[in-house]
Amino acid sequence: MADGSMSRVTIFEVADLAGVSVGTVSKALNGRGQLRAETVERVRAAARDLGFEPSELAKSLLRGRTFTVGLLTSDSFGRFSIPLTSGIEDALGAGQISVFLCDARGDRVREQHYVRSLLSRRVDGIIVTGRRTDPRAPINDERLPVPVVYAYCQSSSPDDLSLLPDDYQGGQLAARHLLARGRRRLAHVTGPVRFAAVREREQGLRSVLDTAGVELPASRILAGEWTEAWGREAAGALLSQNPDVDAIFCGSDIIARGVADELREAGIRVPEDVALVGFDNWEIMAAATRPPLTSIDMNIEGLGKTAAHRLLAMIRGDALSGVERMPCRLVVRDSSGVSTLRDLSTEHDPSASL
Amino acid sequence: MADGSMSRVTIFEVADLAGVSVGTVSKALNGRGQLRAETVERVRAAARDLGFEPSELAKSLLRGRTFTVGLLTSDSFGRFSIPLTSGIEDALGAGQISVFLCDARGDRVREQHYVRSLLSRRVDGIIVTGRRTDPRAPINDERLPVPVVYAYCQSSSPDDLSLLPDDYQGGQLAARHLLARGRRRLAHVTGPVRFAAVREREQGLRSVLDTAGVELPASRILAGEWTEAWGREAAGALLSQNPDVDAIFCGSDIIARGVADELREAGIRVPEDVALVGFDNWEIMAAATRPPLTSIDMNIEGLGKTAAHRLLAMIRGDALSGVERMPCRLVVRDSSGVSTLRDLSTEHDPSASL
DNA sequence: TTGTACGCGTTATCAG
DNA sequence: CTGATAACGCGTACAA
Repeated sequence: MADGSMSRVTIFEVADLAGVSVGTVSKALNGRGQLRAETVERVRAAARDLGFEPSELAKSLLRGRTFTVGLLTSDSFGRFSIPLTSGIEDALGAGQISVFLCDARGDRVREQHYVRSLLSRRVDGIIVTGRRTDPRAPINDERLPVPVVYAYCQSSSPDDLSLLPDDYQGGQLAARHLLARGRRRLAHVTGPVRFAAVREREQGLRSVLDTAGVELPASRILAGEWTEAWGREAAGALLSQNPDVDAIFCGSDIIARGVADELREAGIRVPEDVALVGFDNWEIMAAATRPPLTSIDMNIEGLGKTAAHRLLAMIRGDALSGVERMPCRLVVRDSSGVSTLRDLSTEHDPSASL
Repeated sequence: MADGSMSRVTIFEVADLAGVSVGTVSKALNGRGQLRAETVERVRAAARDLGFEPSELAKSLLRGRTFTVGLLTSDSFGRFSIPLTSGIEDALGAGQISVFLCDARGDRVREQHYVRSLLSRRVDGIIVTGRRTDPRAPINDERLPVPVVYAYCQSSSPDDLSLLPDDYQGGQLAARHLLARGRRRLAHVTGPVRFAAVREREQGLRSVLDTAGVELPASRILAGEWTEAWGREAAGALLSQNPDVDAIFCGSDIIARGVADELREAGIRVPEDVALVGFDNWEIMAAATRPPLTSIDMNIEGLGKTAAHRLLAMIRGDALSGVERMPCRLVVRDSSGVSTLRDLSTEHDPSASL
């Protein structure tokens, strides 16, 4: 008998049909108060027949909370936005919280517009995401009435909470893995040094090599673009200037793909002659590389989930701030060869001896 | 003097500070009624100082419209979701409409849950997106109280409105382009035939070749996976069984990438010996292919924009239904060589002579 | 020109 | 056990 033509059915109509008052309907449907079982059943039947769906709008107005949050993608949608958004939406959706999507496309004005819009919709909190980890100006000049979390981007204000992958530790993972594979003459082909991630990954790499007493001359660090073409170019340069290199850690899987292609076409075997490790663990890219690429995974979906949980904690009243780094993990495929030593790469303690 | 600590400023507090009544505040801020200029200014100043932001919740409750829509990604987030979502969000955000993001991850139960959630939030409409164009069951058993548009997916109900790329026309574009380049011995390497898109692209290709009197034996149609590995395998098979092929139209850029790699490694020159056209125009993939890949662009962002506009029309009362196909366009790069004939590929008329 | 009161849909409180 | 009523924040007729 469900009409369905309009969900504009109100609690009054349910009350009428059930022959009770609105208060009774509310109690019956929400299990509050003491009601006769027969009454509850009658109300439920009426609600079902009418296709009654309580208005979250009215509830929100009353309770002062909307159970909605804003997702402000400040820097347009990139590849990382997919797992990040998935993680956030997953963690929030399970908790019955709806997500408002806002893409500011890197425009400050648009961003401010969205912040005001979200506040006017009375969101309980805001998650800001980006596609780089470098510090950025906060979305608010003054204190906002709701908590904010920065995910995969960093607010330049230390009062804000920012969640980032641990690029330093990711670089360490790669370094330990390659050392454990018996490699000693490493090279690093990476992206533009203006990226904080580029600098931190290199530092992580270097820290492990230093501890192990393995040298890494500056001539074996090549910084360029985030492209396959750069990977090919850098690999070519390495082959001619540092032909004794036995392992290459790349700043991204895209770069690694270019490196792999160049090596293969130059007759260098991967991983026999040169072991290869990428960064990002971009499945479609890592799997298509020949041979399949060992890579560092930033677990971005997990980072999104954590961001959601942190925001919920702040909504509950917790005062969180500062930068929180989420550990990367190593995903081993064929490009880094078989183990020649015990592989310590999964240990997180930077002081772990080799 | 903006406190900013709480946006919970109501119209009453503004009225108090300005020394007027709430009705006057409303009129002053919305420009309704006849108010003394001095009063308007005083109210505006009070609102500004208090950081007053009218509650959309209260407004929505009153006016019966929320200016929100639900974006139901039924089939999880894929690569196509990025431009699609961008287009939708762009077209809607400009119209001051907020978007609720819901990812059902291909789960029917979760999808139903989200539909109910969206209705309880009183969205004005729903856009359903997917990652394949094959017909799917509608999200509703009975009539919904709000309009629904299916974007990059098709509802199996003819009463619903579905927006799809014109894969048939896309196949025609590729065929005309290759013919215009002087190629006559074409091959087609594509994805699984269970995809409607695969069948339609092939039919488009075939229709143009038939019209031109160019043969396309079944042995030159190879259907497999959406992977580079399949592209390489298929290219290898083509080289041994149909070595005289002078052009390959691929069902996706990924496949085309595999084909290009295999050809190059076999010493076949692209485009001199074999011209190559992909599908999807996935920038990062097309640009990294050697040589850069000519491809068919489905203009998914435009499709998203159109979906948003259609939904708005339906919200305004228009009754739309059926399947609407959006034209693809050709993006020429190096892999298809230079023109040898006048290039008619951009013409949309299927009956255009060669 | 400005103030008052009602209604939007729901829940909670208190009276019956 | 159930019903009436206030309250949430806003816009808008209508009254002053």
